[in-house]
Amino acid sequence: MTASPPRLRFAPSPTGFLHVGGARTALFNWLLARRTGGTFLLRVEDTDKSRSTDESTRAIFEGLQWLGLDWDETVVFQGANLERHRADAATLLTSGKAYRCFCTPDELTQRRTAAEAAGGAFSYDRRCDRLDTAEIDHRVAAGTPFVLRFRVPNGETAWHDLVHERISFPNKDIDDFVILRSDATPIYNHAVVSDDIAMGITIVMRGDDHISNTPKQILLYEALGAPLPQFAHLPMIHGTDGKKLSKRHGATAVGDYQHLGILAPAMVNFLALMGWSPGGDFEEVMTIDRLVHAFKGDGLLRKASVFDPKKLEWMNGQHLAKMPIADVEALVAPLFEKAGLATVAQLSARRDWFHHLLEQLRVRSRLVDEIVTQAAPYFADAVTYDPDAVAKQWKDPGAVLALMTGVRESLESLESHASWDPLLLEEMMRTLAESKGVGAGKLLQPLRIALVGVSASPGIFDVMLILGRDGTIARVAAAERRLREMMASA
RNA sequence: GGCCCCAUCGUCUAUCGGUUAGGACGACACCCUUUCAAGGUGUAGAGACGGGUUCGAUUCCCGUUGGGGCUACCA
Repeated sequence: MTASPPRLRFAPSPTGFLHVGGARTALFNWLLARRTGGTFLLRVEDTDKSRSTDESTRAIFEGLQWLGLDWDETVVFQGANLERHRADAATLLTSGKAYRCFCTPDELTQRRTAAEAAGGAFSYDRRCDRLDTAEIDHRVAAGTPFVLRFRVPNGETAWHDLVHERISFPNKDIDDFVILRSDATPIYNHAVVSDDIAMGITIVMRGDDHISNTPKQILLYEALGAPLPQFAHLPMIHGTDGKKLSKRHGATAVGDYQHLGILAPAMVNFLALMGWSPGGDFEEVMTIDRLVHAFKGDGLLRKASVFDPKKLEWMNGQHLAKMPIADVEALVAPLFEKAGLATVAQLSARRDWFHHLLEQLRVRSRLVDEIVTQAAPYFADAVTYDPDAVAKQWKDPGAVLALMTGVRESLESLESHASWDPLLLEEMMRTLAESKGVGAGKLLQPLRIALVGVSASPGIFDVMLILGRDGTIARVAAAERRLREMMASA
């Protein structure tokens, strides 16, 4: 670690949504910055005008904001630094670290395909570096287009990676790469280094697909006389088939998961455990604060990990069950309104009731939306009877009718709403079942269908509490009518 | 093809040379029980292969195999 607080950055290119891999990279940078009291910066790498869109930039910002990954200072747009990129390239040219190359793209591809056809690997042969000064001046004066290439020195380039220990490349394997295009715009590696130097970045933490860029960037730092940052190359995240995560694997954008009903803290928790481990035995379900505390920059893994949506869902269920109920309300009330169940205002008007309902449903849900789905029966005017449930639990309409009538009469005998108590109701129903000569289950299961229409629900006495005395009695009565219809049509 | 990175249950991982190789997700079974969840308990399930080094390798070294990344006037 550096002595002074580190400066880290996340540098996405705005060519699409915020990918889970990118989100994980951003998260690790953010965690380390927050843990160490460092700075977390955001830089949008929009130098490729043809692929960058404002829409993508917005989507990335939204994704980061949703996850709660706030950045310090103002966002840097790489495209705005064009003049510095050119100036740095010019410095390299005048100091002899770079040279003009007049080879055209067509010539280059031709030579490349020729080399490949011959079974060899193409590498730039430095022919333009051998041009004499007069020739160069002549071509420049004639307006011949040229790019700037970096002259890779002999030797070896190595660094101590924070996750991989030592990594080294023989310089002979590094081409004299282009740093400035013929239209005088910078190539990635050059822009990155120029910006990272200008932004004072001290730790470059990114995906390990950048490992092979690193020696080029180190060479650039050295040529520019700038101090080297530390590098940390995080493993990739793969799909279930072991291949790099792509659209083929379904949802890959963090926004997709948001819309699927995943909670941001669960997503963060899950992502944090991909490619990092606090070590030893530890509780996997962690709050963001806890993650910040535990994330010390060590425990970074080297192996690519497979994104497991099942575990994400489990993680989400854990967070859903543990978060403050008021937070669940805030999150879910708008969804209830959208689903046409009730307005946010209506829900907050009977907050205690709503909270009780949410307590009952959240433990049975893994995704936020499942709460809404499960809540539908408690808002409908009439119960929708699920055919399968009816077929199973109301097999004998006559017998069920007798039971339901008994239930209704018992409930009606409870005059006071104050006596509408789960324990009391349970005692009453069990007594009733006994007097009817059936087991409790034989009474309660058909009753569940009467009350909510489906065979899965919270405990039946909690359901009765949620429905209230009148609501419960009305539904039992409705069930009795339905059962008579079934008998009549049978 | 060249260069680089990686390699423990199906998946995420623990292990700082000596362990019955531990935990989590998922799967299965059981318990709880009015259903569904949640929760509890348990079962199955891993060191890719071959050489070294060592009294002793999952652990250190080399090779093989496999997977991945890069190899642009993309980022």
